[in-house]
Amino acid sequence: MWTQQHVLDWISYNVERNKWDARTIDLTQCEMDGQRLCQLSREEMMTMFGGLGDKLYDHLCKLKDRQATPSLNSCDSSDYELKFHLSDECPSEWDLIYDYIKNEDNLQFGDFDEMCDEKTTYPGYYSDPISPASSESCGSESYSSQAGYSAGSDLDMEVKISLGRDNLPNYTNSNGAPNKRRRGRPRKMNADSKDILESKKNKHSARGTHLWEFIRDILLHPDLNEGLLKWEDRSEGVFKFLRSEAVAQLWGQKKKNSSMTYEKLSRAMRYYYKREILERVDGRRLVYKFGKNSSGWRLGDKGSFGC
DNA sequence: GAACACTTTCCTGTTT
DNA sequence: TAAACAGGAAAGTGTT
Repeated sequence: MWTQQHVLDWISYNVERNKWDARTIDLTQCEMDGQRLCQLSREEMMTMFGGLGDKLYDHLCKLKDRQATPSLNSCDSSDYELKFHLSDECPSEWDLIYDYIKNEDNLQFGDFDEMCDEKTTYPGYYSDPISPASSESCGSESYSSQAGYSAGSDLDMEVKISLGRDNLPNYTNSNGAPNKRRRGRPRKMNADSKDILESKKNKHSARGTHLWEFIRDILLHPDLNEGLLKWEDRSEGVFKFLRSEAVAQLWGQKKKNSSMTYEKLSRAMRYYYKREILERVDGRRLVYKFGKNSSGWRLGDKGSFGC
């Protein structure tokens, strides 16, 4: 289920990790998805990536082996296991998986189950929250043990969040009468409900995930962009929201915030003007432009790959 | 624990 | 009139 970008990022990680000279790699060889990656033999990888291919293959084997069931320990026989876990159990957790894989020291793959458990409070942002099929997107009809998961996802998140909100303190004045709601962001949950989630946070919390990057990534990945946003002028970085509320919900899913709206998202976008991450596009509704402090959206930009 | 960055939430007023 | 824009104010959250 890895996209080309996922594979690129993984290769990039290995380039950095092995202090490999990225200039020796032919980028066109990197253009493959996860399925193709998993089909490559050691020899093929070495042909494609030279000495790094050996390391890439070892690392991939490591990932596969740690994922495999005890009865499937060999690299070759665990091919199915890798595909299975990534495609059926955690289709929407790519950012978590990424962080996890990149932080190789954390690669205790028993934790993969825990990672997947987080789905109950963290529906993925790669699924379409609007699509009727999205609630089933994680399911696999041939996998019986996924029933517990499919019963969770969005529904569980709603329950937990509403519990937290029901327990919010009521603001009252000295007479005990309810005050007008306080300005600013209210507390999301009280201590108790926070404790419930505490154990699931921190370790896999999203790092460096900013709104403008989220928007950029949707624009750059047509497979994720189901009519949500479109480029108005790619070379200038001008883009338009086509389904503003859907994008906001997707952002909300990523931030585990089911109450995200376009109004709030757009406020965050407006803060980017000052930092010149975005530029104003006057007179055009739902149209924004990437500014000089944004990156990774320009044609020819290879993002973090650096080669 | 403080400082900070980056949102998130609410609000009022304006523009399209 | 509704939707979107603009920006102030204040608070939440994660990182350093």
